Amino acid sequence: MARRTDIRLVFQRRLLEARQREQLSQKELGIRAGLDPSVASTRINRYELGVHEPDFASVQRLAETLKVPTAYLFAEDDRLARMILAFEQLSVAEKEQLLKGIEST
Amino acid sequence: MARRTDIRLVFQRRLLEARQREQLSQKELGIRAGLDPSVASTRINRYELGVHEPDFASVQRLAETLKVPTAYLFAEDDRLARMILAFEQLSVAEKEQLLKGIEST
DNA sequence: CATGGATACTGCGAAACTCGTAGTATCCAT
DNA sequence: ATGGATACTACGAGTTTCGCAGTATCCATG
Repeated sequence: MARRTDIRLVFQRRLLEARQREQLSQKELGIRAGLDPSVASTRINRYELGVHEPDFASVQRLAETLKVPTAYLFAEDDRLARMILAFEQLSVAEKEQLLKGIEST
Repeated sequence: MARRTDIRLVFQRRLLEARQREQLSQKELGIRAGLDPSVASTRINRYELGVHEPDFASVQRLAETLKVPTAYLFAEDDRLARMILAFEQLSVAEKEQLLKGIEST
């Protein structure tokens, strides 16, 4: 079986990249995600460096704040990551049409 | 902002569905994912019912065992979930072609 | 180059969580 | 109605993340 990259490294990288895309500091990201300003910097820093793991609810709040689907933060493959971002931009009709196309194989 | 479904519920549902697709018991899934047989049933049960949350590494092992990308287990939208499964079946060339199409909008 | 403000990062004990153990409950084929 | 497989759970022990109180680094400006 093809070994996947350690999901912790994946998460760290996706989190960093998405935060930089939004041009937010670690502290600002944490605050916008609902953390108390006094702990925002600390916690985001530890998540990004892989010191600690956030619980699922925190992951979802981070994803929302960064305007990406939660699944994006766990996309091992870069192509899948790109697809997830592109897919969410489509209308429902476009999504269905696309699915119809590739699920039929 | 459009409120997303609680990611914990999403994870529980995806885990259950994927396990049933593979026709595995909770215990068997746990064992195949590398858990000691004496704790496999307990732990998978708790993850599936949302009593506890697995750490990221465990999530990845479960995804591998269930033959889905880790991202799949966190797909809030059913269409995105289907897309993730369909996408991984494609060849690299097909993935690139697809991305070229939907990223250009 | 020196200073200061913003940003990134870390050690520590307290608090919160998941863990394994040892079960019980439910389902269902015979 | 019984046994075996499957699903589920209470509880204390162990492990992890938490907030706090910092230090370190970057870099713009005098």
